[in-house]
Amino acid sequence: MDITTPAPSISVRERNAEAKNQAILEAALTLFSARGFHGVAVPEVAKLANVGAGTIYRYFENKEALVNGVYQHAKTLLAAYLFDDFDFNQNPREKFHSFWSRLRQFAQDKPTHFRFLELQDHAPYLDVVSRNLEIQSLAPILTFCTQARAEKIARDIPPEALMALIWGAFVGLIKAQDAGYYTLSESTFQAAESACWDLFCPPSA
Amino acid sequence: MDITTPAPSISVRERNAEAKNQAILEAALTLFSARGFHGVAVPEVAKLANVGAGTIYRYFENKEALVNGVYQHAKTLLAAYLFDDFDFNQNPREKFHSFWSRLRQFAQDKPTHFRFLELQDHAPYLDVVSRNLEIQSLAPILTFCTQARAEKIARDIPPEALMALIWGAFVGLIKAQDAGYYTLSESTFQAAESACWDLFCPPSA
Amino acid sequence: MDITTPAPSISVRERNAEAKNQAILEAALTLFSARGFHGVAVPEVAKLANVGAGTIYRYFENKEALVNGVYQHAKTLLAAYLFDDFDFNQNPREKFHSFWSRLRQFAQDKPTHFRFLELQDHAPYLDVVSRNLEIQSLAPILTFCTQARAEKIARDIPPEALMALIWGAFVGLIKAQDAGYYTLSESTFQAAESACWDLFCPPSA
Amino acid sequence: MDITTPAPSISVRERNAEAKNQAILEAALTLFSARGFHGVAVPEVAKLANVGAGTIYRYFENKEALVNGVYQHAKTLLAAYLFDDFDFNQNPREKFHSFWSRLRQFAQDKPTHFRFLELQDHAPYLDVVSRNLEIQSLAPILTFCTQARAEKIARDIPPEALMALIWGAFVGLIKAQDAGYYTLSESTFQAAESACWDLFCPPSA
DNA sequence: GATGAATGAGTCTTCATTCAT
DNA sequence: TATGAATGAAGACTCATTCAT
Repeated sequence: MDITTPAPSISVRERNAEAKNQAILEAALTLFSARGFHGVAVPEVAKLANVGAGTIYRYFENKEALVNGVYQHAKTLLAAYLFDDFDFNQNPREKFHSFWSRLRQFAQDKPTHFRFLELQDHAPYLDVVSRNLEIQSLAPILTFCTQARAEKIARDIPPEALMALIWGAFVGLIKAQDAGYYTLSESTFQAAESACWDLFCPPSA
Repeated sequence: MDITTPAPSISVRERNAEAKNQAILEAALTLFSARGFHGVAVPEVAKLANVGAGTIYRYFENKEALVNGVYQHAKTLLAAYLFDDFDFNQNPREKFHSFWSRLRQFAQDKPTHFRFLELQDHAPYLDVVSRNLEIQSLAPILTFCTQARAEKIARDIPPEALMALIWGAFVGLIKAQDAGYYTLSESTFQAAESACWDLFCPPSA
Repeated sequence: MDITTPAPSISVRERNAEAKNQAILEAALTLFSARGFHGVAVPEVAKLANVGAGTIYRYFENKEALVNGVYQHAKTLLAAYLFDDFDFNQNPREKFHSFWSRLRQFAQDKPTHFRFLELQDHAPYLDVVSRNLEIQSLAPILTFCTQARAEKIARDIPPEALMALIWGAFVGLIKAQDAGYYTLSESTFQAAESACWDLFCPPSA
Repeated sequence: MDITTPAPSISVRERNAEAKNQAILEAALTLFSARGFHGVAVPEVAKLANVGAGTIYRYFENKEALVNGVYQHAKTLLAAYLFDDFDFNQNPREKFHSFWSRLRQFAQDKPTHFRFLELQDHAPYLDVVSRNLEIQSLAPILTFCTQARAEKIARDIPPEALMALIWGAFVGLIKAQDAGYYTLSESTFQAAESACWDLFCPPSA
């Protein structure tokens, strides 16, 4: 007990707890993304997170709360990648480019998060918080589609459908790479962006 | 075993067996598509198929073999929808239309099959047969993309990526509808096809 | 497969199931009566009943349902001991003697049942069926007390209290023997009956 | 550890420790009496006692030691209620009245203690100290019964049985009230005492 | 061949106990 | 000395699979 060293402050404990919480979320994300909610046993998560099985239940009420924690964590990170410091003064094509680049950055930096968010059938266990997050995180994109359509830039398709097509195309691109069909090059990514832009707005425009 | 009753002929037995096999596959498809592989108990499948739990194991070695059976069944049906009597003498745009319409027909007629094929994270349990089937069933589309690119009709993107983008866009469209974001109208479907065609080939072409 | 032997009929299966049900109830009664509801693990019951742990859950929905099953079983048996072929035409003293003898017979024949019914604090897990059974099985005694009081034979105490005193005295007698303080002789039992009769009705009567 | 503050004197420390010990015993009593030994978690006791979970293990070696502590505490308090300043120069009927009144006072003042002592199935975890205490605390009553019998006042029944009957009758009275069958009035209590006295000694006496 | 009762390994979750702070 | 976070063994319960009928 060095007198000059202050007793372990609350914040140290909190930092420890936070680190453990992160480790658990990380481990859960890794396993859930690979095998789905029902395919993963809680003790497996504990082992990968280097904690005891019981410890998980100090941080999450049960397995469902854990998967919702992972979901919210991943979705929030995705939203940060997509929208932090987004310049809304760009023209539509520039905005589209920003969106595409940011989404790509997320898929590249955080492939596990991306896989988790896209691969699972979350519906049966998502709670209200998660569901609201899902809706909120799509709202800006939907707004963009709606505006672009009103301005006669985007195609005359319901904006939800337009968003679904582009989002789906991007997901298809990443999944096919994941499945090992090819490796995405920089130029392919750019060409894909261009192709999706043409999907977004009529070619004659 | 009443001696006066002639033993059922082999073909009758076989027909019975075939019917039971179908019932099991059907039930498994329904449940797996709704809750995923790990979310479904084998006895549940038996109950829905109106057979004993043990009976399933006369037709499938274990749960993994069952899900592979379902996968192969669904994938084969999809291939039939896509390629049976396909007229390869159409021009690219017509072929694209055929493909789009047939895929749509499948998603409409067999939503459960579609959902099963797209929704799950199959990788961890698919066997070699299933994986080969996956590749085979995509081959004609890949060929189409490759040819169209060689003919300078399609965009200059790796055909795998092109295919992935369009397939992904279609899946996105259907999933978003499933998720309740909107209901697809006939005109939206047509507009989506047109949009995806523009994704497929450069707008200036 | 002896042709003269009929195929195992449903009733054979049912008899098997019934035997297993009984074995489980018996084992559960033994363990619960010794260590209480929370002191017994379900697999322990299974082991003592010579069945697999999972089998218990084919017969009882969960541990609570099991303990309720045991309770209802024991309470029904007690009621049978007390009231089957009871001659309601006896005079009060004779009725009292019948009651005392029958209760004693039950405690002697089925010490585990008696111990289970008296030793536990059942309240937190008893279901409606069990609670109704409890009330029903006490009703005839309560009626007897009420009538005897109306006829000025019994003491002028609320019949519920009278019943509680006598039932409690009997339970005390048995418990003390269980605890090893002494061994009840025939004559002691008779003297105790006589003493409780004097508790029941005023000595001067 | 501020040097200017004098270290708490030993007696203060001891008083603190004693208070904590009491708080733990109190909390344990409350919870055990309500849900039984196996139905209570040690951290729950800690929470109710406003101490850390680990603290309990500084005062009691383990959960069994804790429940024995509670038992000894409750039993000692009961003995104090029954025998402190007891006037052994009263005649038997007066002694009986004293005993009955004191027991009632205990059940009324300390219903939780009473419930704990009577409700549980203690046998499996009580240690030697507890068991000896049980015997010791009953000794004076047993002596009283033995003497009264020798003096031909009490019934000619083994004193252990006599004691068991009366104790059991009292317990029955209290338990039935606890169970909600009725509310004990003052006059009922007196009548019950009178009835138990008649149980104790022959009516003709 | 078909059945479904039975099984026990494996799941989620709790809790008595420890130990770093 | 007191704490309460951490642990992992143990408990309630499920389910893939087997096997007697």
